[in-house]
Amino acid sequence: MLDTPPGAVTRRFSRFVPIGKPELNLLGRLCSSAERFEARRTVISEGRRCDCMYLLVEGWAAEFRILPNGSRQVLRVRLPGEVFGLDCLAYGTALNGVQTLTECRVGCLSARDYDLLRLELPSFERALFLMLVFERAIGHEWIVSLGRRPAWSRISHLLLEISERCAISGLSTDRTPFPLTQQDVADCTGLTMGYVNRVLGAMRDRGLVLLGPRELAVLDRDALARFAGFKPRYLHPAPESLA
Amino acid sequence: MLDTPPGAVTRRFSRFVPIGKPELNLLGRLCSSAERFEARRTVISEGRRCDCMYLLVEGWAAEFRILPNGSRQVLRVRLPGEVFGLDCLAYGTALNGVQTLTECRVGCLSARDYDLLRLELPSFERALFLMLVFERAIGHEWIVSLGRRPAWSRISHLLLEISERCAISGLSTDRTPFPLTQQDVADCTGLTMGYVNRVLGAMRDRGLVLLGPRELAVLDRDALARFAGFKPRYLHPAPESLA
DNA sequence: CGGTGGTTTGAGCCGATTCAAACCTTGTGG
DNA sequence: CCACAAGGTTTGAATCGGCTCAAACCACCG
Repeated sequence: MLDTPPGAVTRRFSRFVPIGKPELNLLGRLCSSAERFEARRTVISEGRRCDCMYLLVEGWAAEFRILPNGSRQVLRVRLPGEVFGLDCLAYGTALNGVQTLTECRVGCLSARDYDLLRLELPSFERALFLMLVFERAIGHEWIVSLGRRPAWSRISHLLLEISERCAISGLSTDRTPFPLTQQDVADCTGLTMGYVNRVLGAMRDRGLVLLGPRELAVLDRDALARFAGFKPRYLHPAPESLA
Repeated sequence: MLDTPPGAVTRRFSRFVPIGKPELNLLGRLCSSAERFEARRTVISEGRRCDCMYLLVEGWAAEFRILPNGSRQVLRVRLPGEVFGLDCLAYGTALNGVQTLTECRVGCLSARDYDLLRLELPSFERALFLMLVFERAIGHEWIVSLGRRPAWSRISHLLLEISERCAISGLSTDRTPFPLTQQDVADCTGLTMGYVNRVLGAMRDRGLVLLGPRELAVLDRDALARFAGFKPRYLHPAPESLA
């Protein structure tokens, strides 16, 4: 009944706080109670009452918002080991939807339990706090992309970010698993699927990237980074700052 | 040497954690050591080494990024009582610049002191944590605006957000102080100053808003909210969720 | 009175959108 | 093994929202 948490989960948390017995226990509990979702299923639907936070034990997911006119904006892509739905705890209702991109396993922690936990195991909230700070930097980069970068740069930047984050969390580097469809990429970058397709095509022709089915190959990382103004620093904490 | 902190500061923190003697002391200390800045001065410059976090005791500020081509993207507008530069603690260097919009008073807390403090007074980090969660919701709204809303909606949304936040933090409702220039609005919304001007002109002609010098009057809040798809819920926590 | 910082306006242009249709692939069932 | 969905990708032509750049304008301040 009590698994050891999968590598992705412990790896992620241990980037932020030291992981001892009690932390391992907690993560194990969260993981062993995880529910399974198929790909492209709704985990949280926007606006619904909800008072849990969630741990993505395995698989990829996307947080997004749907506008009245039907268009969709992805807010962030979630990789294994990440946490989501913190806003549910704070608002009591989900401000944005969450959808699986691949098959997933998702653990959940009720507001009640969370409140007990954070007193008993402060390092848990500390980890979440630091995650928030780092994820905010990613959010900033998205804002910059959406506000001030042309289509080419937006797309390059997204691909590089995801590829780098995969590398960090232990998934392979040059051939990254990539469950996003071109429509998803469009919804991340604030573009149209049609246009994304054209740009992606042009990038392929120039030997920059190759976006195969469920797989991404970054062929010329430097050129791409130049287009995008991509500097991976924001994905890497200064080790000394995490006391 | 030890002031009582100004209303804006305590009001803001007390939205998130109960404020007792020790908290009041801390905030007072932060405020009394505050440095004064004139309007339109750089407080933090992007990329510079930095290991403090800051408290905006008084005045307005903006966080932003500058791109290689010289264009600027504002990441968020800061009101009195808010905290910034948390990323400096985590990265050891500033990922984005911060600039005053009005005359300001800014208190600062070194990484050293912060680390001592958070063990001694956990409610402080708890408050920051909750602030992060709520500010993230604002960030999401910006992403949605930049990615999927047309110019009219972006501008309406920004104005309503700021007006509402002012109301919350105790500044008046229908005539909001508004130190942003049209260039600033453009840099928030990912548009051009010229275009912002046109839209603002059209809005004025239709009796929706009036953007005077350093002052904003929202004349037809409902119509504006309809354009923007503005739902202020995201600015208001569910009270029961903040135990 | 001239400066300075901010606003307004115009004409031409371009990046990205729209919408629809065709085209692949991959898995499913007959 | 073929046929047919179903989901995703590719393509085209017409259109438009928002950009560019430059110049004029305005109000406040010293």
